[in-house]
Amino acid sequence: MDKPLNVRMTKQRLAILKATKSSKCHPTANEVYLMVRTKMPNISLGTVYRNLEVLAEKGLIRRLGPYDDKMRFDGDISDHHHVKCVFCGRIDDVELKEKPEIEGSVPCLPGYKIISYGIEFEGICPECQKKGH
Amino acid sequence: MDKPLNVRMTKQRLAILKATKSSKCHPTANEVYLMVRTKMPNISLGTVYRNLEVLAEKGLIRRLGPYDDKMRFDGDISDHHHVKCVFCGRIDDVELKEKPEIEGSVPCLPGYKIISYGIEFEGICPECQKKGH
DNA sequence: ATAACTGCAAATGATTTGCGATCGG
DNA sequence: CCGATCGCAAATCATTTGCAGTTAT
Repeated sequence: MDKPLNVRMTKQRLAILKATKSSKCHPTANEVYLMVRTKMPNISLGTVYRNLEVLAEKGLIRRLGPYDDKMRFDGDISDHHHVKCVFCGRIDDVELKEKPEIEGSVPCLPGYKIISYGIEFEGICPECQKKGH
Repeated sequence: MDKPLNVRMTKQRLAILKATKSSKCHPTANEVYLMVRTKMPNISLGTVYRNLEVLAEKGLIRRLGPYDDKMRFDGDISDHHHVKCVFCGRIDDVELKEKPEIEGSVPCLPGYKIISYGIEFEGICPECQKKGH
């Protein structure tokens, strides 16, 4: 009833998708905006927000967080988790050696049907460790 | 330099702590405000925010989320996780039968020193299942 | 042709903050 | 006493939205 029936590939949407896919730092909406703006100076921040929403809805990118009040986006759709550095705030990827046995160890849910779960890590990044943290 | 040296137990702070502890629904700041207001009609929302911050900092309560743009608070400090119903948005507790083997299966961190991790579940609550979801 | 999309600018809404008055230790 | 805290109101800031003009299909 409320989703668009046809999704069009506008040049703005394509640019936003490519910028997000090419970024390795899990950008915020504003960071995507700044990236796209270098090639398309008239694009508006509202358009970036609307397209990131559509692209995430279509499964072409992933929404992360919010971290520190800001939503982030990831062009990498593969199954992986994330760590946030508590000092500098950067987000990095985490590949688990083996999928932890979550399903089997969740019997105490109060009648919920589980759809998904995510593991969020917090830690200190290599750079901040060097700086004495 | 920036944390208060002495923490005073004002009647507002105590009321906020008790309200949060007695609530079983992981209230938002505004919900805590409404609860406390019934006993202390002149309390301000700003005071609630400031005190929830202090109480969480001191480890007397836990900050959750944000879920749907709103931070939530939990008077239960014990080690447990949470499920969010994707339809009605309520948050329930999850007790894992056994602590999943996370530590041993995280070798691929890019040099991070891990401080903590959390598991966030999404699912459909019993009530929403009954309603056909 | 026409519904989806855009840029712009204003609105929203949770949270934060400055300030002068008040209170706890 | 005096610095921590309060109530109030205004400010902040990420995100959303209304609208009139534009574009993809």
